[in-house]
Amino acid sequence: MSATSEAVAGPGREELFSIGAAAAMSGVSERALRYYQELGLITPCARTPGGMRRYSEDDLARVARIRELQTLLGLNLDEIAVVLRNDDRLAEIKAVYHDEHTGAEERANLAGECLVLLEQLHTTVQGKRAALDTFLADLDARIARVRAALTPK
Amino acid sequence: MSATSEAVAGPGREELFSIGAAAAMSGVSERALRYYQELGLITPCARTPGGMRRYSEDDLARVARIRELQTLLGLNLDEIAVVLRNDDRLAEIKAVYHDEHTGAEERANLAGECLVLLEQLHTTVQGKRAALDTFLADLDARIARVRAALTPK
DNA sequence: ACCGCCCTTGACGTTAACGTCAGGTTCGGG
DNA sequence: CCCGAACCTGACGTTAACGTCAAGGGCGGT
Repeated sequence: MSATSEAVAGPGREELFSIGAAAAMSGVSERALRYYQELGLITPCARTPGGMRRYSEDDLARVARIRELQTLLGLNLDEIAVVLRNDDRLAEIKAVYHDEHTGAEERANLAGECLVLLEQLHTTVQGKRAALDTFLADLDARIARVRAALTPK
Repeated sequence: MSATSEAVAGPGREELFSIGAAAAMSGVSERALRYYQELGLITPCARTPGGMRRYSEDDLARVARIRELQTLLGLNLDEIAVVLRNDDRLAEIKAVYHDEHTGAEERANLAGECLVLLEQLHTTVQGKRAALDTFLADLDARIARVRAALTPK
């Protein structure tokens, strides 16, 4: 009756990828994926009985996150590890927060912790953005001057 | 009559710095300064008769530029070399442009070349800024949601 | 059952951007 | 003139982030 060999209930039909596919999709090398794992940045959500890595969509998103933090913020992998740990903590908080038997007071505490973590990251990014804006403004000014020189009248 | 040992005419009293002073002022190591020179990124504006490097304010500004391109844009030193060559070309153009006997047509050409160089850099920076803005917007959204959860009524 | 391809771990190699050390030289204050 | 601090030029070491290669093991199609 089922097109797949799986018979588990629910609409969550999660497709898993080999390391080769994951590397191709995320745009990093297989070696990089294994290296990230060595550093504890990602762990493939599963392994085949034979021991081969299987990556989920969430895993791929995490890899994308790593690349983003690398290229956009210029963080090294150790710093990225910290950010990812915060991400994980945030997800954990989210789960507990929405749990039935979580008191109102505890919810406030959890949300407060979230704010700390998020605003911490926000601050560093904000700083980077400000510096970049200054840089860009200077560049714009120079361009404007040259433009003015080109069309004086 | 002069407070300094120099008697050259003009208001341009340029102070020069040893590599130790230059390193301290620019916040990079002496080794880095020598390394940048190996790669042709900077050349101290002068040497003492004995062969010791002397850095001018302009040299320091160039070092600051290097650091900015490194930390802000994440460029490697080879890419920075390209940007610096463009900077030099722009300065050269500026000099020729303001020269007495430079024709109007040639001035237009020079200004045109400036625009190409500047806008090229502008594009890459703009892209970076856009990506960073997206990142920051997502972060802001998350923060806003948590804030809303904290003060529902 | 077999074959070819993809995957595994382990180990060593590579590149960029410096750090560090050795052995000699220069500078400036007394 | 002398001395200690700072500087010079090699040359080799270091770290991060992978690349690459070797020797085996799993996996899917026939």
